[in-house]
Amino acid sequence: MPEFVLPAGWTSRTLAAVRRKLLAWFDAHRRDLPWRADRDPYRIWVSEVMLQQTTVAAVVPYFERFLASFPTVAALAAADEQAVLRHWEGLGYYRRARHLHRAAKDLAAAHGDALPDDPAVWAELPGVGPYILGAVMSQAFDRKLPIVEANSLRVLSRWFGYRGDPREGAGKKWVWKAAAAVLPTARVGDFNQALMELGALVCSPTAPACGTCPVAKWCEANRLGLQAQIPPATKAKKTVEVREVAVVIRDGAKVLLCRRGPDASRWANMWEVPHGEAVAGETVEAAVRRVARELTRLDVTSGPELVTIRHGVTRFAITMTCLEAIRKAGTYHSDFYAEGRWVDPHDLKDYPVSSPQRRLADELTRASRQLRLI
DNA sequence: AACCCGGGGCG
DNA sequence: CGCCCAGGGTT
Repeated sequence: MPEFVLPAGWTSRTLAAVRRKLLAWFDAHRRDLPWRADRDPYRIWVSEVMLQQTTVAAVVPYFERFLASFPTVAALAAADEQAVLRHWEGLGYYRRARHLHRAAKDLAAAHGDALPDDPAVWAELPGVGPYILGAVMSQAFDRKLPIVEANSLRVLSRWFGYRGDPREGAGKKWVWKAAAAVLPTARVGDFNQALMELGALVCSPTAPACGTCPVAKWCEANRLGLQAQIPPATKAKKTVEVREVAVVIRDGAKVLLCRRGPDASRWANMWEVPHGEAVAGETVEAAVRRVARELTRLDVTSGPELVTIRHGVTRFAITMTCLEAIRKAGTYHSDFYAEGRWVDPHDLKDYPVSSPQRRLADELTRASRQLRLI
């Protein structure tokens, strides 16, 4: 695939005209979003992290709450990590929050509350890749750095009629070159946001509104009628089935949670096992029974809760047999492991989790109450 | 290059 | 139910 070159017939004046057109459209149609109120690099940074793989509508309330609790980078740096993670519950991709917190500590220690106008500093921060670097630098400091994300990728490849896959290999290079080539020398941040805003509001993945697009008359995909083919559809991801088991029997000690790989017969890993090392090759059921027996000194013969997880979608097939076994022991109760922490079933009622998890939580809570375990 | 991470919205 | 979303890190 060729490197980025302007289409035949384009001059620097054409490019300048298109830039003006897009910026004017942005001025008229930009959404009023909370992180667009000013050019505070901290607010912009937080918004960009939240917006990773997450829709604008989903982010807005989280952004408001987060900024109310952690209004400055110093406030975030001083916060407890569990407090930060609680503000993230329901957003997903929790590593983003940990990286953000860690990076805030680094920045606050080195620069206080005055975030540096220095790409080299930002590029070293955990969780800051090429996109967030360009986004923060251009929006907060008007530095001339490009951004490429799902929207601008679609806009640019349609605009210039790129026929390869701009997400991989040579296509990735091409789209970053294109994003850099179209940048104006002023209002860089606005221009980057205009590309994304156009992708979000007009140049949508399916059925783009080319009739109202401010740059349609310079768009190769529009001219050739190839909007549906550019960019090419993403390859379907293989569905991997994983079986997980979560059990804890608390008597001062916690036992837990292993995960089986696709072969569904062996332990893939153990996440936290203060008690109950799994023997290699031991089945889930056998190990949990053995550990439960050791802790309760009762003969626990029934199996554990089984949790089936498919890619991206979580489905549960639950048996409450282990809970019943615990009830027989009389003095124990169960906990549930969710989003990286141990959660008491009682607290799961208000825990922000997806609906399948919610059903599991409700079931556990109900069962626990009936069994007077709490 | 392939894979992992999460949850919601939408057709 | 399957695809998509203001990506980055790890292997």
